[in-house]
Amino acid sequence: MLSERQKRILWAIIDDYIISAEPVGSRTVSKKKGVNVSAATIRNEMADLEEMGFLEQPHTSAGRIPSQKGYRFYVDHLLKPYMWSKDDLMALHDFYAYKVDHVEQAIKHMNSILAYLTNCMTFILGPNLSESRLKHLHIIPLYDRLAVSILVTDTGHVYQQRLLLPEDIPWSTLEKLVNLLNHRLSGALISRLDQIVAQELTDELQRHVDHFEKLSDLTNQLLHTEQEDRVYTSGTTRILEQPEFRDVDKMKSILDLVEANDGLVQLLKHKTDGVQVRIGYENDLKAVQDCSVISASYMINGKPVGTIGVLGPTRMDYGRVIGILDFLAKDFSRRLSTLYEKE
Amino acid sequence: MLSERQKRILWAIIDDYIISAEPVGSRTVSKKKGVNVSAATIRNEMADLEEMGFLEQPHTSAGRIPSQKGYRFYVDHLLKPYMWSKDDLMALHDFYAYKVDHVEQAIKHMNSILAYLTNCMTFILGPNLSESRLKHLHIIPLYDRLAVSILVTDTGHVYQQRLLLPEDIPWSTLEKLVNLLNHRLSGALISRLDQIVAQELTDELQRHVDHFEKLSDLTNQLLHTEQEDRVYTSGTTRILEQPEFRDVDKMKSILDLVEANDGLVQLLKHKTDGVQVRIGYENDLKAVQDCSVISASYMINGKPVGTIGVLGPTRMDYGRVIGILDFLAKDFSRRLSTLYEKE
DNA sequence: TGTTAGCACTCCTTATGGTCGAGTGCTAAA
DNA sequence: TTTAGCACTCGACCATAAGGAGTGCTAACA
Repeated sequence: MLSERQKRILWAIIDDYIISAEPVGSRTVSKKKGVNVSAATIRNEMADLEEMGFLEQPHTSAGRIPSQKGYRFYVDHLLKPYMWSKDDLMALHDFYAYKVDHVEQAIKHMNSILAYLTNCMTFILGPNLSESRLKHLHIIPLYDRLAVSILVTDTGHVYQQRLLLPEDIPWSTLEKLVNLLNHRLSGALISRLDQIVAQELTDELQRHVDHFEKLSDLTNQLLHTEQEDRVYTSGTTRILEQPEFRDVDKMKSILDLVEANDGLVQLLKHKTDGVQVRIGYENDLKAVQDCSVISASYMINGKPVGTIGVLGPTRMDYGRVIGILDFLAKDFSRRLSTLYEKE
Repeated sequence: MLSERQKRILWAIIDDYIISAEPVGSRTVSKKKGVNVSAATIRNEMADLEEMGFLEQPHTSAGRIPSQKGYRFYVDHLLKPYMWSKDDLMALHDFYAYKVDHVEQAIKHMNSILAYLTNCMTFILGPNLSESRLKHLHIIPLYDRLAVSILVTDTGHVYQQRLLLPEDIPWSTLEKLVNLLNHRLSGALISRLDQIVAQELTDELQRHVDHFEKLSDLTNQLLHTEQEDRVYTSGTTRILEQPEFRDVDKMKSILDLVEANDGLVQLLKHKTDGVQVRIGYENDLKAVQDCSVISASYMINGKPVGTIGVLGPTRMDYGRVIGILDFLAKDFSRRLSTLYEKE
């Protein structure tokens, strides 16, 4: 294990490197307060820390930079709780001055404040409501064979869909179908609706609804709640201000990731509670193995439904970003919950 | 005006530069077929072309590159109709193999094929349906005070909205309101609905609908068809493969533009019919004054409703991109029109 | 008069070598 | 165990030189 002094030195190096982005030399460390030993002693300790894998040396006569293992140790053991600065609080205050009145707007708004505060690329994985339950299903004829179906969940979310009705089916039959579905499926998980129909209701529907064979496609459509995982991003260009991203090829691989929605979803799907930090190789995706991804879940009515996260260089102000993300994710949950209630 | 030989030389230089991205020397031009004069003669002609502003010289002993004026002349007078290559046709064929069943999917799909074919950044400005007309308005109560309104246009588009109903208003009153609105507004331009209400219907509504003062907010909401101009982009990273975009700062200014949706909308709004080419300074936006933007309108049922375009370096294969865009915009119109009919 | 070969000249690109300085590792003394 | 001292390493920076692509000009030629 590391001695107290080694911890202090490691902390000092990372703390300096996070700001300067330059290898940190022994003299610089010795001048930091809390470290009251000479540069030579630091050099010995730094050699030890390097041997243990916490530090790296870009070349023989350069200072040291933290390794990914170093960052991991820093995050796990050396982090101090983040203190909001006056500027941050001001920005936050301005942020709250805006009223948002629907979910998408709230997401975009949250994204931009997060990007502003962290100076990183930020992501919000849109709410996935497949865990909510069916409240009611409606079908409304419009004209000709055009109709609209409306599916309402217990969370107050409304899915709407245009439908093309099959020919030669009287309206009363359709009403009967919808009534039956409502009766049987009310309260069921919306992600399982089609399964339930296939496994439990087909017989019943065939018995009670005329020409059900012509209506099974329509039934599937009615119950299909297309829930593509949508990722909102912001701050793409902020990352370009970081010296480690001034390389076009590196940037390209990250932008490729952003454009391929799936990749992002994979990157952000996030199981644990609270704030999760993934440093470098801890990420599965190759393109971000020299980046860090910090993420947190947000909830609607107590259920985790989405993720909010940032991507930045491994040289990231972890304390700050973790603190901000923790606060904003909780706050976002509150705001969304009220939005879903009120709307 | 330019002599035939000068045109041929200008054409040869641009044609070469589009591929090589390197200044073109007199020897290179003299070797091109169709130009049967010596390098020395070419040099004289190039000096003339430079004096006239069609060519530029990066430095004294370098070859020539086309100026923006040169590109403009090339596009206006020297372009040959684009011949689809076998590879392109293959890609197009694969593209058509996929079935799309709603508009957003069609847009994304079109975007990616366009990016693939042109190797540029591509944009599609989502359909703006404010020129369509109201067909019918519905309101459906869900539970508590939650309801859904449905607004159908003559183009078959459906707007849906969640509503929070005011307290103490009986359902029959709401029905009356909606009936009246339907009766009076059917066939009106949806972009003008609220105006018409304000200017012509307020009195009537007040006379026939009880407690209309409590319902005027709701009325506005009912008729509000939030139609944010949404821009879909693709191929952001393809542009990074072009040597002129290997500069991080340049890239940043373009990405900033993409992130600020409004900028893009401004860039793409497009009045003329057919394919429009804007080279360098012909663009209003500073960030793209060393790029070219090529765009075309697409239609739904004969009305232009949106724009599809590409952004790339001024050194762009204009013939190819114009040809592709012309074809795809027309094709996209056809596909969307059938989608809106069938759906 | 228009075209072409020849040639000096320009200026970018790349390679080379040298200096400077930050920072190290080692040694010896406190 | 800590510290001062010192030789050493290596990248960053700069100046200079060589190489080459391409020009502009001149003079000769059809």
